[in-house]
Amino acid sequence: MRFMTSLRFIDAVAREKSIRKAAEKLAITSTALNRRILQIEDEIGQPLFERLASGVRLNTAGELFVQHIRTQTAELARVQSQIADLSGIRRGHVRIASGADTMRYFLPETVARYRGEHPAVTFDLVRQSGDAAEQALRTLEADLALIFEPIKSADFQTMATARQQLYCMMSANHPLAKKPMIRLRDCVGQPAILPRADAGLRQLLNVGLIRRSVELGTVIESNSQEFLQNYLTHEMVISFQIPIAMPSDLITAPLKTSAIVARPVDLADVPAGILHIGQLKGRVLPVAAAKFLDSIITELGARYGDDIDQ
Amino acid sequence: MRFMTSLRFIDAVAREKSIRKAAEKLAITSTALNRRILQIEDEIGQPLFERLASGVRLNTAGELFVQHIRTQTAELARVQSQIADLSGIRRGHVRIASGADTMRYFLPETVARYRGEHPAVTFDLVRQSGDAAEQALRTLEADLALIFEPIKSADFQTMATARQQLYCMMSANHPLAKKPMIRLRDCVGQPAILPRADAGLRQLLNVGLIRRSVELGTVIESNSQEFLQNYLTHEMVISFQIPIAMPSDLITAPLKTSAIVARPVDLADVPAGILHIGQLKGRVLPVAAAKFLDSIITELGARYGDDIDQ
DNA sequence: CTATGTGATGCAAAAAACGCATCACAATTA
DNA sequence: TAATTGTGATGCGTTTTTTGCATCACATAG
Repeated sequence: MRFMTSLRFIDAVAREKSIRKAAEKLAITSTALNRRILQIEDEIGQPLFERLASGVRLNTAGELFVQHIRTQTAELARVQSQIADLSGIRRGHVRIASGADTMRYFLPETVARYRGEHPAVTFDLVRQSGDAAEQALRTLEADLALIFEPIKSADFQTMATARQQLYCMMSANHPLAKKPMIRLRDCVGQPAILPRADAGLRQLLNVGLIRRSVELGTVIESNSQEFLQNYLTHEMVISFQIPIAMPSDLITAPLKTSAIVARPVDLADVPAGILHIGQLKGRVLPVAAAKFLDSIITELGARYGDDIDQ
Repeated sequence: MRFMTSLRFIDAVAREKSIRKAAEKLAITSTALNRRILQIEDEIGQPLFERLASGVRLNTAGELFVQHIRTQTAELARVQSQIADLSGIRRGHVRIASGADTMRYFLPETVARYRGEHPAVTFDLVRQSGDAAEQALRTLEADLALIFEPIKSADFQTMATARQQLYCMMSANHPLAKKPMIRLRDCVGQPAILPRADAGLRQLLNVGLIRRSVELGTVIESNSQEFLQNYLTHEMVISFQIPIAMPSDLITAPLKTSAIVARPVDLADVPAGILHIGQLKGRVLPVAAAKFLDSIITELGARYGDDIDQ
């Protein structure tokens, strides 16, 4: 969209906090970019940026204006999506910010099914922390966010939630694997590999451990779920996971021969965590994003039934 | 705002339903305008206008896009107003659509007081029918509307109302002028000059007349309030008016020597009409407009006290 | 059929945007 | 303290975009 160029440029400068850096990203010279900004400031009647030795920074007027730019950009995308929908085939671009939990199996499967029906819809899937995901909604860099505990921003509008019981994971020949249900006291002193402290799952688990005065033998911490899961086959340790981050058949078909098993942790020890699916409060989503949100909710309903709230 | 040019042009073409006519209004050639439209349509990926022999007409996509343009334009005005407010002096432009009732005394006085405090705020005051005023809100050509009965659109958000009792107006030496309160039966057969049927006041009066089976001797109909009022000094006739359309002192100081007197019509015969002050539902007004709305409500409160609802 | 209106298009002129080289200033580094 | 590095601003020639004129193709009304 040609007429958005100047606005896009200003947004880029605001994000980079530097005209030259933004110019590089935008593949133009800094002079051209500088002049566009000066021109807009001239039209507005007052500067939008403070000039510092280290670059630029938005002033109050700039904050207001950039906010306007971002909402208008999102609005334009929504209208374009709506217009494209008129021609029968759905087009558009859906940007999702989410933690790692859903990136493993849930989102690949759900996105694939949706794209099977609407091949003209494209996706951005950004794995990031819950805080960063909320921030992405605010700056309109993302349309939807899937966040597993906790929600901090008042701007987050929860559209659906899924209760996720904690599961203990281990090698199939681990002693605990014989139990159908795990109590925390069973785990006392067990060597464990856990996600790092910023993960919602870790926080949920910690509360239970403190309450029951249980200490694990935490041998490894990692923010890579890939590592956590694959390590289970190499050493006799336990780990924890929520259903949405596990292969679909690990729980539904637990008898199947598999090197790794998942056993639910008693809800009396660790309450179910909540996965929040939501958007920026008050925003009207583009058609493609709104329909994909429906898709997510449908899929969650099919998987977890009564544990879903809307 | 340079970056709005193409959008402004499209809006103009949509309103004029003709590229050449719009080009004339915009003071450019039709070829330049035509090219801008083709370019935007190309960027959108599909046409926004149907080409007819008599001009152009928006198609469905165009309707969506033009709606977007109008809200974006209004939003930009709001942000600009907000930015200007940062510098201390309030700037901005307030566009008001209203019936003739308030254009006579109420709005001149209220606008003058507001401009006394904020000289940098400019105004557009468009006198039009209630329907047209509601339409002006919808197309975002107006920020505020003052409409005296009835409200038809669901998009109209009433921000305040003022109950307005009907008054009978006549020359000071008219026989009815001796009564402090007028009953409709007093008016049977009286020669009367009335506003035309599309005025809210006329509709209100008609309901009362039918209910009481009273017929007036309607000798003149006019949509000019100026005419209606000034004619009273030339012929022994009665007319009707609501307080807001009368000079402030006509009711508050009725003993003052004046060629024309106003006497209230019994509420049992004709219920008070409602003056609605409102905006487009869901819209966030520019600072200047929002504050002027406060001004209106304050002024109504000072004049009519308990007859005001917010 | 003619006359008048419409939007579309080729081409040259005008206007705007761009990129290079450079300046002025501030912060950091040697 | 002096040199270096990084920042945004600006003059000037070049390139790209936009504009206006003339004209076409088409539809409608007289």
